[in-house]
Amino acid sequence: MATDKKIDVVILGLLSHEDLTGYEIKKRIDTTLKYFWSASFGSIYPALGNLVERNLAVSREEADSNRGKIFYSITDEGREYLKDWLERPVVKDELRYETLLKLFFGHEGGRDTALEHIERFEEKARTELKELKQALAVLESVMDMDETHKYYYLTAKFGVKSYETYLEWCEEARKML
Amino acid sequence: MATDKKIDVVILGLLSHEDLTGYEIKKRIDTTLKYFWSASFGSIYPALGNLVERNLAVSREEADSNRGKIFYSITDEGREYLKDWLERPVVKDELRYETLLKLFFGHEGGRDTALEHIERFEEKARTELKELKQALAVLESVMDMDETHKYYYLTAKFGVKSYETYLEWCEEARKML
DNA sequence: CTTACCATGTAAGGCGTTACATGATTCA
DNA sequence: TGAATCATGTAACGCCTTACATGGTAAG
Repeated sequence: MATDKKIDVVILGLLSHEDLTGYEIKKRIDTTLKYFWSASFGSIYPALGNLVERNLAVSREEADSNRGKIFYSITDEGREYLKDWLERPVVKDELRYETLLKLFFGHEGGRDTALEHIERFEEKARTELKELKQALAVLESVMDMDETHKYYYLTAKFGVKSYETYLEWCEEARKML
Repeated sequence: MATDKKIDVVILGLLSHEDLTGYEIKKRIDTTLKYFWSASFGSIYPALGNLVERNLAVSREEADSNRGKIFYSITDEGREYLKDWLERPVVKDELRYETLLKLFFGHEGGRDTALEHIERFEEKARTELKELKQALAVLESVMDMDETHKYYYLTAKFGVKSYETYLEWCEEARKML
């Protein structure tokens, strides 16, 4: 079954609808996927080499540029591999919020400290909510152009609703302390 | 300053209001903290030894039991270390949902697959919501007994609100597909 | 002309899980 | 008496991040 490394399917997923360089893949992850996934160059580049070795992707150096840009494309085999993974049940959904940890033990830290954490959390939620709402608006306008947009919309919507709830909770929490 | 390993402060946080064995710590994490944190025996036991070495905790073998039970208590130094960490700003709040990844690339997997993932996610959310609501009810009833309960309540409330939002989203998502 | 960004890659090291190893106790 | 749970611990291994190393290009 192979190692089922998440980084592989993340890359294949991105490559499934456009050719990309490692650098661009990193950017996509940092902008679009960042709300529910992350990856560093140190994992992306080795993974790309690996994907090529396994015939799940092919690489090609950009012809017209003397800049050492390497584009990757997904192969049929890669597409199949991705589809197989997509069909397999989810193994793990993980939420790891340091903020909640600090709040859970908040009594030891004191009220003011807890309030500060909540305010920082609130601020971040506000920022990311704004970003996601913009993305959502764009997606809404191009929805019928491409089936894939529907799926992007769904995940963006998840983020919007979550962050809105976070903000509600922040207010309640502030009041309670 | 030390290494700021999360496992250390999780353990110290739990020890901050009662003495526990490694096994009990694991149970606390798996029941109470599981909504926003996790840890395995393979990280807990070595961490406990380490905490004792650094004088942040002390161990004592239970006297009246021939069962090899080892209880750990937090020291004043440990309490200070915990407080220091609690006061430092949050470094990372991370959400890593495979479900969202599978949904984001959902077009490649197909509508039925996506729906299945949503249904499984929904089912899990329903279960955990039920658990958290029970915990919340208990906490509400003992709220004024102990200041710490207020903080537990806050984190539980976060979970309840989040899961409720997840369920709402699931319904919308199902309808959209 | 220098700062920021584009672009690729490697090496070291950390952190933590899984699996293994061992044994006591409780309950049906 | 056998299964489930209590209880502690180690070893191997995997995965990923951080930091390092290198250089091109665009814009002010």
